[in-house]
Amino acid sequence: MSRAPQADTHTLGPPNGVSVIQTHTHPLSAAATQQDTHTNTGGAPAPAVRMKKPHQEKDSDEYRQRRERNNLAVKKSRQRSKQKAQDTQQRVNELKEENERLEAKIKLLSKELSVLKDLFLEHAHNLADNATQPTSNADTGSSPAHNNGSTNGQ
Amino acid sequence: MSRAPQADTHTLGPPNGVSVIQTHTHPLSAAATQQDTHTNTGGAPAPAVRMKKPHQEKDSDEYRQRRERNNLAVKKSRQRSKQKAQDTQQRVNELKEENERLEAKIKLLSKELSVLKDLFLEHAHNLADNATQPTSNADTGSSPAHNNGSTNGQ
DNA sequence: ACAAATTGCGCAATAC
DNA sequence: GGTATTGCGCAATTTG
Repeated sequence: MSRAPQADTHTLGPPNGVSVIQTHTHPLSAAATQQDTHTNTGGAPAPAVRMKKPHQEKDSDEYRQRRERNNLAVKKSRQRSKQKAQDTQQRVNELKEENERLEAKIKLLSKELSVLKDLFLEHAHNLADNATQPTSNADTGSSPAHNNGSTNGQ
Repeated sequence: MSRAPQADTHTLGPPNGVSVIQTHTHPLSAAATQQDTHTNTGGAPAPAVRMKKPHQEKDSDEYRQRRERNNLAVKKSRQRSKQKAQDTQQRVNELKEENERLEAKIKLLSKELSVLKDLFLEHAHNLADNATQPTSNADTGSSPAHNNGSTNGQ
């Protein structure tokens, strides 16, 4: 609950919103208030030194109005920003899931491929054997093992 | 940048920080700033309304010190938060890339698989033909077309 | 010139 | 009794 800093007024504050302006004086903090500095071009007599326009007095009615509007905008902006961050996080999760799915699929395909290749090789050997020994034993030879492992590269 | 951080500090004002309270009417619009209400424990007539201890006066030395520390913490926290958001975004990009890579790989494997399967089918047909007609023509038959299309499901 | 949007900052309440 | 987070308002900038 925002309260007026300074003198209390604590406890059930008046229904009115009170805004405080803080002003401090900050002796420390050597905040280098480095500012633009157009680097005045030499001794050019250019008087163009744009001053800040006070816009209006603090207690102006228009001022208050502007502030209010801005406060609203700020709130909106922040909310949106937060939302976006959340969405991004969500996106990460989704992508991660998708990734896993793809990875699984790859695994499956790889396996399938490997099996087929093995079959192929085996068959090729059989053919070769047959060619060498047209009249071999009785049964259709079954090679003990034809190990083929890896497949792809990258 | 950053000239007078806060309310005015009107030009070289008094080295003394002054807090101004805006006793304006401040219809903070419909800002729902509800809060508190400590849930009175039971129906005890206890007037015990714990007050927040003002901690210290605003111009206290300790106060100033606490503020400074907090400001620092705040800055740190925000910076970190921002960093995190950035990292998350980065992660999204990486995951997206990874995704594309995987997708490409899948495509490749699928194609490879399809080719092998075709070859297999073709061969099977040949075998079947041979079985039916052990004494076929001279050459090693080459079937015109054995179209096999799709491959996977899911 | 201008209004909305962003951004950095300090305060205070609160969570840890 | 400390830091860490969070909502909030101010003011300077940036954007459209």
